[in-house]
Amino acid sequence: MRVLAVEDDDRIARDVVAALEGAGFRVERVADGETAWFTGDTEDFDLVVLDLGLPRMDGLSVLKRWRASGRNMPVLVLTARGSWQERVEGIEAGADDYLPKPFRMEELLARARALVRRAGGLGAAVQEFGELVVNLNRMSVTRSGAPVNLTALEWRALAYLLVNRARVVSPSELLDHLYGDDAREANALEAVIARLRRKLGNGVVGTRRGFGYFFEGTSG
Amino acid sequence: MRVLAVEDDDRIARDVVAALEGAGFRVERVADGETAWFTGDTEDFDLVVLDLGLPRMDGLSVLKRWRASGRNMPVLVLTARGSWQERVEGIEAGADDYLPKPFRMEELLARARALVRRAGGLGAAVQEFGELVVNLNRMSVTRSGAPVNLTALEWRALAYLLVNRARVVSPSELLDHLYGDDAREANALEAVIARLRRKLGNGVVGTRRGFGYFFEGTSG
DNA sequence: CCGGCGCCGTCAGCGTCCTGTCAGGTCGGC
DNA sequence: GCCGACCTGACAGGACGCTGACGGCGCCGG
Repeated sequence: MRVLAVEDDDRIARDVVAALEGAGFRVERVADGETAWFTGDTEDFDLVVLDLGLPRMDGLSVLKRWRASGRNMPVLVLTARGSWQERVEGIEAGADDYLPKPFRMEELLARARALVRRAGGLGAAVQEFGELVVNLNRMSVTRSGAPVNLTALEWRALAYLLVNRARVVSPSELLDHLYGDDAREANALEAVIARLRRKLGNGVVGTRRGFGYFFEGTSG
Repeated sequence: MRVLAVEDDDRIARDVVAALEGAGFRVERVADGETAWFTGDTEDFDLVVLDLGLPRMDGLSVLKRWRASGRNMPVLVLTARGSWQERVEGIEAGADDYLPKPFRMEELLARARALVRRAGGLGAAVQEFGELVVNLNRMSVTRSGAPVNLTALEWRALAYLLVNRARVVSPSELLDHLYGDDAREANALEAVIARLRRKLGNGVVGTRRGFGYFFEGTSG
């Protein structure tokens, strides 16, 4: 699940990116309208979080251009302007949802998940898989009722597999999600997976030899 | 559900009161800043609808005073359209939402309901967690019956974690909330948390290493 | 105007937990 | 049965977060 976060304020952007990544999304952040337009036009995203007040090109113009060229990914609009007219404009420009600042992070996450789910993805905040219960907001996991203590890295790996549970995730992709630019060897990932499996039991994280890892809902 | 409507223009006030009452709220209306401040400070409301241009005391000053003395009811600010600076000031002063004039009554009602739901969904003003009792209106905490003396900063941190107890709050988000634009180092926050914990005991403020802090209802 | 007090940010030190690496071991495919 | 892909237990360096001490600052009373 890839998200494009368009936000010029560094501080807000940092929090938004952290929240989305913590929820298992892969996040790309850009800070100005032109870059946003180009990035959204040339790459595929499952969701765009779009601020309206942007340098170099207004957010609404970016959105209109995307829609004009046929890009139809769900777009969640953030704006400092709360006026009724702005909202109508936003909706007419093709926004799927609208979140006035200031907002609570959990609200952003809830709406992001709702949009992605509506678009065919998956992801309520609390999900059950057999004896396993995963809470994406609290970043907590219980197994047969007992809390499972996951480290930050383990959690991010699990959440990523969970959000992308429809497919097999390659090791390089997971490495990229977990470590970003400063790379690690493949074995680092294997170690993380091993620790995850020990804590979660079998039947949760599967391996497709030669391809990567995947989340198996059918725990046993 | 009690609403305090602060508005000096009689015509607008009449419409606002009518709309809110029609929506099932019990409405108290005052027309000047001083009365507003006193009323909001001495009585409990589930929501305040606050106009900024007021006689006898400016709306922003009223809001700041309430927040300074720990009143945490949701406040919906009304103001003249397009005043960008006012908006920023309002948010910094502690407004929960913002509605520029002129507005539609439906818009006012929608936002009013959203604010009340957001605040009310999290429970009453007085909440118990084990031996801990937190009163959000009086901004007081007791532990096994004994009052706990929290400083303003400690209280704000606790209240924020409490209100957001459904999720893990990142340090940067908490820093933002506590200090706004004039930033502090991460350690400042750690110190606040440490002092909070010493006063509240264990099992109240939890840490999720690598992610942030959270409120644990399960005290022990 | 002065002294005391409470608040709180900073610093340095410390313990704990995390995690990448290594050295094997195991499994699966051919 | 061979080879490579993957798993795993142990370990050590280091990141992260906690804490006690200190001192500056503002507020208040005298």
